[in-house]
Amino acid sequence: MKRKGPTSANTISRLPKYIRLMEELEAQGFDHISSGSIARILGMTASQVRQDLTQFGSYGAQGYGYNVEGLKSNLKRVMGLHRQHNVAIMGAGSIGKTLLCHMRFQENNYHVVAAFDTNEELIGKSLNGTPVYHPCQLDAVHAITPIDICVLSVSAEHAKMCARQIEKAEIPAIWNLTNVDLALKGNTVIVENMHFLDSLFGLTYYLEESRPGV
Amino acid sequence: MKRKGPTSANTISRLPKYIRLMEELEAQGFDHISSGSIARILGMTASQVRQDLTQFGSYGAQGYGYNVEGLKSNLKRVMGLHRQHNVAIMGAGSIGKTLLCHMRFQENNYHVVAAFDTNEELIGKSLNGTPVYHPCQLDAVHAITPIDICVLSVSAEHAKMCARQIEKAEIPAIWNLTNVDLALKGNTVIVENMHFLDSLFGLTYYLEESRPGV
DNA sequence: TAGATTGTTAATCGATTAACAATC
DNA sequence: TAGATTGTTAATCGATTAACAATC
Repeated sequence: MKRKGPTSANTISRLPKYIRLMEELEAQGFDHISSGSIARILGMTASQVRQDLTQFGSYGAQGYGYNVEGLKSNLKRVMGLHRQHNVAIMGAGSIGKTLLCHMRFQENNYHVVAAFDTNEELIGKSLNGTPVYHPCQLDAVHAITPIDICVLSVSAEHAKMCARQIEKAEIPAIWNLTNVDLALKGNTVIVENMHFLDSLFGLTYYLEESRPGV
Repeated sequence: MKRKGPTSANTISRLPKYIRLMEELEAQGFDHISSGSIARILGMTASQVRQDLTQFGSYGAQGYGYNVEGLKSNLKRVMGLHRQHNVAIMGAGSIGKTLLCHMRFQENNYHVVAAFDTNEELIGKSLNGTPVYHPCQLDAVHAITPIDICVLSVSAEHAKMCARQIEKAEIPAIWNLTNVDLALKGNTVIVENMHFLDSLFGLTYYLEESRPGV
């Protein structure tokens, strides 16, 4: 898995789409596919597909294309998905609970080790098999079962405070589902934002742009 | 609101961040801010901020900066957020219900006019004030209250089928929350994807990349 | 006025696309 | 072998950054 210098964020953001396509093709019984076909299905150019894939080594064969199963597992390895990651959910309200029950963490190789919430009715119980603790137990839980990724699904008003707490606990990564820019000072913790409103606003922009009158 | 040619997708994707910052600054009582300060807070360059903002006209004043309230409302207008949009939710399961109850559509100028689900127990009732219909009522509802955006929050297996139905009903935009690439043939409908797994995979990549041993 | 900061033009940087020899 | 398709280099395109005159 030789790398050719740092890989651009654009390329990284496309890897999940390749992986998803390979899984679909695999389910449909295909065993190989060309860069041209990948490009056509995903709406990109064959050049771009090959440029992306060769960042991590040579996965294809001239005259044949890419092995579907091989490409899938190679890309999963590149993204670190072959390794199981421990996940904790900070905020077991509506969004947190929904994720916990429906995101199929387990089958994607994530292990949900704990949820944290201030709701007294939840603490000490278990949600979908995951124990719920008070946030003050974060360090204690992390000491026993190291948390790799903390899902931040608390209300907007608590987001920054909780993020600081996660940073202080030295949990390495935050998956931020609140509509808040966390702006953490130290760049020790890796943050990925899923801003629902940003996405909806983007859609609204393109919708308005397409209006005949405007 | 003179435009200078087509605006890049990169610029568009940054507009919600400017809007959010302006709302925060407004709440904190600031009435103006320079491109340099915006850049520092959002982690970009002053040049980029000015390049982005001048795409839509001149919102700033030399020696002073940008008026917080003015910039916010101008950018909202650019994104079409000054206009109310009718939203329907396709799939009132866990994710759909959570969105319906917690996304604060109303205060962001979206009006949720209907939800659709095949669950007999929900049909005919109302969820958080929104009536629930069977999906076969989509055309009928759309005929009476034109739907601008359909939120797709059904299970992965039903995603493509529902998307086709939405397209057939001539609803102009789909906000796709399923982990499925819809790949609609006709490019009449505008699709914005919110792929939870893509985002989580991206985070996992950067987490793995940061591991000392790798 | 002097200092600050914009809007804009030019320079740089990076990402995408095109082309093609290598080769399965 | 002939056809197909990769990996890679070069060309193009677009986005970001730098610089600075205009001006509040």
